[in-house]
Order: sequence, then C-alpha cells, then structure tokens
Amino acid sequence: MRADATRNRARILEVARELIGREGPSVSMDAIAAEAGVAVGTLYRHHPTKAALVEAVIGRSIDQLAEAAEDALGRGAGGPGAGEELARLFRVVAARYPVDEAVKQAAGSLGAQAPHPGSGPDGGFGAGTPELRAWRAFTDLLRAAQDEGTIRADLTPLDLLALLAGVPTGGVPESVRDRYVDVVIAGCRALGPGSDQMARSRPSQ
Amino acid sequence: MRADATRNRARILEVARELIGREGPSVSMDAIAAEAGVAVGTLYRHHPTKAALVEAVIGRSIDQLAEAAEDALGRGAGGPGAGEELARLFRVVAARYPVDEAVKQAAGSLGAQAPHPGSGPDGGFGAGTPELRAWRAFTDLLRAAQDEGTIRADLTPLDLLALLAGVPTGGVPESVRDRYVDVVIAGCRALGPGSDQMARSRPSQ
DNA sequence: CGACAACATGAATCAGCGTTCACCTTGCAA
DNA sequence: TTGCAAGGTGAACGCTGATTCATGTTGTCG
Repeated sequence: MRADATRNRARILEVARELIGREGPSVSMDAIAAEAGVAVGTLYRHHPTKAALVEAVIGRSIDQLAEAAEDALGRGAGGPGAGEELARLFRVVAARYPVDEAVKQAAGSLGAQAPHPGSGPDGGFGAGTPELRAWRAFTDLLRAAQDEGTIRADLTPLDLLALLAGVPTGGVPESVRDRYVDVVIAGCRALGPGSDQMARSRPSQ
Repeated sequence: MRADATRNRARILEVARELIGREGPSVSMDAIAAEAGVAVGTLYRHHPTKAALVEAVIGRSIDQLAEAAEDALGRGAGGPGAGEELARLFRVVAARYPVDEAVKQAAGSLGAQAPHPGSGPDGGFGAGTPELRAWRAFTDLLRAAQDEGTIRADLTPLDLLALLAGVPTGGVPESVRDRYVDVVIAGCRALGPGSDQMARSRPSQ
C-alpha cells in the first residue's frame, strides 16, 4: 500500500471520529472530506459507504474502551479494588464520551441487539479480533467486581455498556455529567447487607 | 373551526407521535401524512414547519409525564411514600418510553439546555401553561422525596428527567429494561448515613 | 529515469425531504 | 339551498447529501 494512502486512511478516521463526535453521525461526507483535506472520492476509496466509515469509527472507539478496561483489570485484578477500578473506568470513559455521542448510541444498541441469554463470552466479536482480547478484560473486570460483592451480580457486560451509554452527556457541563455518572455507578453497586461499607468506597476519583 | 379540521389535527398529532416514537424524529412529513390519511399540505396547515410538529408531539408527551407526576404527588404527598411514588413513576414512564424514543432525546436535551443555576421553579415553561401546573407536581414530588431522605438531595428535576431519558429502551426486552430502571432508581436513592448533610446543599430550585 | 498501477480528484448523478401554492372540496351559517 | 371562507390536495421546486466515474496525479519498483 502506498505511503500517502496509509496517511490519508489514518487522517480520515481521525477527522471522521472528531466530526461524528461533535456533530453526530449525520455529518456529511463532504464535511469530513473537507476537514480531512481530501476529496470525497478518497473517502469512498477507503470505505465503501458512509455506514462503513461510521462503523469503522465506532469500532475503534469500542476497542479503546475495552483497552482501558484491560488497563483497569491489570491494576485491580486479584485485589479488592475491582469495583473501584470499574468506577474509575466509568469516569474516564464518560469524560471522553462528550465528543463521542455516536459511539454512545452504538454501545447502547449493542446492549439492545445482543441476545442476552446466550451472547457467549466473546460479546459478539469474532474470535481472534483485537476487540476480543480487550472485551474479555472488560468482562473479567466486571466479574471480579461482582465476585468481591461490589457490583450487582445481575448485570452483564452489555448492561454496563448500555447504562454507560445512557448517561446524558450532550452539552452537559462537566460537574453535572459527573453527578450523572455518580448516580449510575451508585445504582450498579450491590444492594443489601454490607452495602453500607460501600458507601465509604465512593469513587475518590 | 370546522369539525373535520379538529379531527385531522388530533389524528395528525396521534400518528406523528407514534411514527416519531417508532422511527425517530427523522420520519418524513410524507410518511406522517400518508399514515394519517391526509395530504402533506394539511400537516402544514396545522403546524407551520416540521420542527413545530415535532415540538408539539414532544410537548404533549412531557405534559403527560408531568401529569403522571401530579397523580403520584396526590398519593404520596405528606406521607412517607414520596420516594416510593417517584420510583413507581419512573417505572411507568420508562414502560411507556420504548415507543417514545424521540421524547427521550428531547427530555435529555432539556436537562442539557436548561441553565442549571437559575432555571427557576417553572422549569422553563411559560407561566400559565398547562405544563407549568404539572411540572410543579413533578418538582414537588421530588422535593418531598428529598426531604424525607429517600432521594439524593443534589438532584434537580431536570437531572431526573435526563437520567430517566438515558435509560436504554430501544429494542430492549422488558425484563432488561426494568433492570436498567432499577439501577438508575437505586442510584438516585440517598447515600449512606453520613450523606444527609448534602440535604442542605440542594440547588435551590 | 521511466512506466504503471495505485491513488486522488471533484463535477455529475440520483434520490429523498421539507416546503410552497394554485386549485379543488366541503362544512356550515344565513 | 346556497355562498364562500376555511380547509384539503398533491405536483412541483429547491436544496442537501450520498455515491459514481472519467480523468488527472503520484508513489514506487525495476
């Protein structure tokens, strides 16, 4: 593949992500092309259709989300901090999401589409894809938090994604957004006895 | 006003609400007109623009939401059941929302748009509108729940609307949806014993 | 340095959608 | 019953935006 092609491919994805995040998935191909400094035709060389481009952007974002989960797992695994790491992860992702509305919607529909009963351990991703590795981290982190009793046991990874996606972020000031995240995190905490202990473990950001 | 005009006006609103709920605010005016059994021109006779039509639909929905709140207030006022009534209200509304995605978005952006500091007691509605009466019920119900210590004191009515709007409902089976509502409600509950201090720092309407 | 395949260009095409308006229909008051 | 204004109709217009493709440009390999 030619060098300029690779460069353009990267820049297109980057610009597309920013514009889709800022103005929603309805940005025109022309706008993306202009911002990227290429002609529309170039967009179509790398992505057969607009839907494909959007999908590529979303895929990359979900990938990054899962990688952050892998990081968190690395820090919180084995120890008692799984729930805390999950909360931190929520904050990080939510903070990044304001420029990423489209991804939110995608994540939400992920939770909607996947057949909850038998979605399997791979979350619907093909075996061997880079997503799979990171997705597993996300799943494992959740399981660890549930095992230690910090997070409600009846929540699936997809539930978490969907809930996270539901946090209203569009145009909301940071302080308010944090409050929303707080609420959702608090709601994910395990109920019943012992929950007073968790009151103390409020996300210390 | 002629009889058939009134009939059409009602039918248009009804159909518009259903279609917007089912397919999002991007349904074409032609589709609405066809489903309602009228010509496009008739739509424009009653609503000067598409945005106006959508706004009318959304307004009616928010109105109904607030009226349900008034009901709940009637049952839970004065007594210790304010928080419980609020939870019930959440469930009712969330159950109705699956056919009402557009309203969700609108409610969410409501929370986003309103200048949180000084949005006043009327939630942005004009004085004297039917919305105002019902909106107040919603506000009062929340305040009652906060005073009795059931709901976090730092949540405003708009926050509740936004959070409620955030519950993913699109294509989600009822059982899952209920779980999501559970999480959000749980998150809205007042925190541990030491947190009642915040009651005083409630944003003053 | 060629030469060629890969790549980029952007005007043209096609489709959908909001909106308008000149022209019929019809409820209803006189 | 009749007149007519309120109401309804739907083809036409203008615009936006996705997609194509004939043509021009440029990396890169021998």
